Amino acid sequence: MRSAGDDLTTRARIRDAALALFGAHGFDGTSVRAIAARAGVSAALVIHHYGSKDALRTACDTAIVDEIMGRKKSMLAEGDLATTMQRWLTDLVTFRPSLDYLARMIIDGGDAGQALFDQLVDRTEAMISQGVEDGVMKAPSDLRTTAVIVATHGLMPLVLERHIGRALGGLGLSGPGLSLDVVRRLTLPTLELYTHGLYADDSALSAARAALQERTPGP
Amino acid sequence: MRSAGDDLTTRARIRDAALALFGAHGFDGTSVRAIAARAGVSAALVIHHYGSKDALRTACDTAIVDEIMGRKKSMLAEGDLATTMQRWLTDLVTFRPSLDYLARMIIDGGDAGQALFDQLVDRTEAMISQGVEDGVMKAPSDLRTTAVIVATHGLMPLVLERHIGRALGGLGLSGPGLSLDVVRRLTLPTLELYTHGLYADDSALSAARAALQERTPGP
DNA sequence: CGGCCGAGTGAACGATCGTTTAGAATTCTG
DNA sequence: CAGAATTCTAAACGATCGTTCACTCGGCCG
Repeated sequence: MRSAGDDLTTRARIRDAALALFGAHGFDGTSVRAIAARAGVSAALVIHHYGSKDALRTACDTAIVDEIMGRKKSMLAEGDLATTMQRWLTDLVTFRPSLDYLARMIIDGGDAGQALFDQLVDRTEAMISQGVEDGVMKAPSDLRTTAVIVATHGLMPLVLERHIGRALGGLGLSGPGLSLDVVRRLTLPTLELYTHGLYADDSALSAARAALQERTPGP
Repeated sequence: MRSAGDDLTTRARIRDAALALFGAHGFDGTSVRAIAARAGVSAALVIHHYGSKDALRTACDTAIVDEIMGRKKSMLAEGDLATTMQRWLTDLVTFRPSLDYLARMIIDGGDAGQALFDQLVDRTEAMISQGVEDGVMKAPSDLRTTAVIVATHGLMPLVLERHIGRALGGLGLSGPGLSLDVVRRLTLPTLELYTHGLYADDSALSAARAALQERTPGP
């Protein structure tokens, strides 16, 4: 008899197969039989181990969340989220299933995806707060909203990886979507944007400020 | 007998029903019978009019693209894309089906979504070029990549609308996702970011520049 | 008026879906 | 070694899927 937490078993193979297929073709686009075939077992065994297809999805969710939060190896539980993502991006071939599944989890809007997004925003907000305190960042007029914007911007390479990869032409070694070249090419312009902005002056900003104030004239 | 271009017919009602359901539950999550029920017809009639479910999806794609590109009403065909989006955002309740479908079209990565994204990037690139020429924007070090970044940033409220709406707490009148309040709240911080950036100085930027140069020391 | 064609429907078909069941094979346990 | 528990499979079940078929109904044209 194997303990519940034991991995590298048939049970774990099924979960990994489900994770890869869910990430590649979506939940509805993946059949239990396809998962079973990829794991080299029968369809009935998949149900036997996880109870239902939905429960299997939940197992994949928690597995990914555990992996991204790194609860297993280190109890740091601190802002290592960015580090984890960075590590994933440098080894795109290995972690592509995880990245694809993660993107779909966020887009599908399930409970786990919501929790993940909210945590990401919270951490981003804390990061910006710390940056302002340390003097390396400017204080935004609306911290929460700015955190949402920065967080979503960070998710974009994940969610739209295929489009970005295609638009930047880098059909790299890791198939369609992001390649290491594309990630590298994104780095400088992104930092440029976050350092100098895009507009030459603040005329657009003050125009918008004026337009919004005239709509809500205040007490 | 009705002409092929005639709308407001049963055929158009079926397409609108499909558009709404595809946008709400996805292609795989929508059955032909559900579309038929929403349109008030039989499932067989849906197939009779469009040949297959896939062909119906294609019809929805072209309908949305026609609507967003505005080919019907005006032949301007110029940078009205931003105007269209702005008009949609001010009437979220009416255009929510279109917005939902559009978001799904882009993340699903079909041919129509690819074409749409590529056009968006091209127009963004042209817009930045013009902005630089007019002196209202700074010249980016990598125009194409910056266009991709700005374009994808603009798509984020569409793709992650539910997350953004939830994170900003504005459970408005138009259901979950974006509300007019949320859109308004996003305006100023976004322009702030595009005007002043987020970092207080260019230390992060120059550090990244140095790191990238040391990896590719040149010939 | 008679023939015809498109709109529209209800029933059914074959395929596939997630899941269940019965049982064989294997492993652990007393 | 006997027995219990676990792992795993083949087969089938009921539901639902997209699609087809046979058919009716109502205008239109010669």
